[in-house]
Amino acid sequence: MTEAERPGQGRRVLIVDDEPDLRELLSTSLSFAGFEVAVASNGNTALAQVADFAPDVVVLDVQMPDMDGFTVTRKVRARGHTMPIVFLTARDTTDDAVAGLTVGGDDYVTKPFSLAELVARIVAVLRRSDSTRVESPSLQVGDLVLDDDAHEVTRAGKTIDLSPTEFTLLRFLMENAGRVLSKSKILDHVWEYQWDGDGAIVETYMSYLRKKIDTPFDTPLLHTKRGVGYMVKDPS
Amino acid sequence: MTEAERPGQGRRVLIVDDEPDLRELLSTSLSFAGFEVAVASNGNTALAQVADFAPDVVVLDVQMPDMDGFTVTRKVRARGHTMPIVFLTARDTTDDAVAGLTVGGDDYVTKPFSLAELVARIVAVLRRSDSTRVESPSLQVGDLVLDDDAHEVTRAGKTIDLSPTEFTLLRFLMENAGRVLSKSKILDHVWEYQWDGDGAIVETYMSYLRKKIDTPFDTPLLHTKRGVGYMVKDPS
DNA sequence: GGCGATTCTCAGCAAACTCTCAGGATCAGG
DNA sequence: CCTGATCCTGAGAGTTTGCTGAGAATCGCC
Repeated sequence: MTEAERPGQGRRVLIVDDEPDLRELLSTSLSFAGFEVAVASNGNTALAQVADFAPDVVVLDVQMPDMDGFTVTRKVRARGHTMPIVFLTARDTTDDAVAGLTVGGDDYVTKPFSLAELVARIVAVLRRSDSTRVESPSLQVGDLVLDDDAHEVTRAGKTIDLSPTEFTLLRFLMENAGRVLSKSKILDHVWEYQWDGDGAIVETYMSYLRKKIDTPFDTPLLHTKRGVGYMVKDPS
Repeated sequence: MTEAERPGQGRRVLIVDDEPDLRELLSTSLSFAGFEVAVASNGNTALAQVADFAPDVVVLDVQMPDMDGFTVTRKVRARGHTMPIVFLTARDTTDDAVAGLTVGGDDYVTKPFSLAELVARIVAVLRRSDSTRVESPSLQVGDLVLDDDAHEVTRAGKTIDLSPTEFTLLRFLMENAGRVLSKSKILDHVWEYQWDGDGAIVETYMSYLRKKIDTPFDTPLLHTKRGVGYMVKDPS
């Protein structure tokens, strides 16, 4: 397996959340992304795990019954741990509350989020926190280039404007270039978890992407495998 | 027997289903595919078997009377087991019930399915869950190459477009290259189980395949053994 | 508040796909 | 060479799948 397919290869992540279902979802998908995973269901366990497991990054739900994310963060920092933290916040969390959280290399994601987006954020804070790990932040398929840091896509040198969803979808396809992805797999990764729509939305967005990425150029990069799914593929 | 002919060689699979007939069918055909097989008819037995038998992969029916597949999955994961799971779902299952099944290394197959398709999915999740097992994902017979990831077939470097059924049929033939397969055996593996049509459909699809794979080229790879069945064979 | 961008649903259309059938070709055995 | 069995293949009906434009609802930003 290549690096792009297992973006968390060799990295340790601690998941802190009181909801069993969400913990389970994150654990499964981050494991598969190549991370070594530990979980904690409350603040005290989290503090113990930070010391024992020595994670490279923490995913922390800020709304927990016994000890909120602010308190956990303060205690973690007070003990001298400096690893980045990705906070999970409710959509209605106020801006200044979030601003107070995300100092330094930290980041946050609002619930409900898409798995592809969360993994991308985790990988991003890891890259920023570790200057020794100079890893190309851009994906490339043929003459199509996606730069994650700049959040920019170009084809044949020409900048292409994408909406947030289009960008996440394209990144997921490019991370899996040369492999067919079913509509349900795309839904599960690119759309918010527990999304209850059907695959029609994926068809619509593939149509949007094609109009921007394939139609203005000679060689199509996006391919439909009827009855199976979609794929981006290097033409050579 | 070669690796390609026994795709499950040395791997352990646990089958969890409450329907005795389906359990029997799966047990038989996965054994034949080279898997070591254990079965369970309900959730509790399944949990015990996961611990005792230590399967590399689980095939799990999501609709069971005592404990549904999601509950079984949660309990399995809660105990720290990370092996991939292939879920069996009814075709009319609402989309939100299926949502989230394809995160991580898991996959799902809708009932009724074809055995060849199920085995292919099982092999695929196993390959992706185990990065140490660097195994070629493509089958090759002469200059004919079938790439399972890209769901793509080429002959002499030229891409050949196949429908889903044509693809499954060709893969089944190529997995058994050099061996004659009877029409009824092909029906049993490539078409949905309990298919009630006769072998005429196989003749039709062999004709489709020939038109795409043999007719445009010099050397025929698909051969008819009159009164016995069909075979694909390396010309050399 | 207003306006454009974005997200999502939906329905009509086009194309692909599956399967049946029947006439014709081919083969094996006598 | 005859004959029945087997297989091949083209035509076509019925179904499924995917594409796309239109429009409603929402979001974000001035």
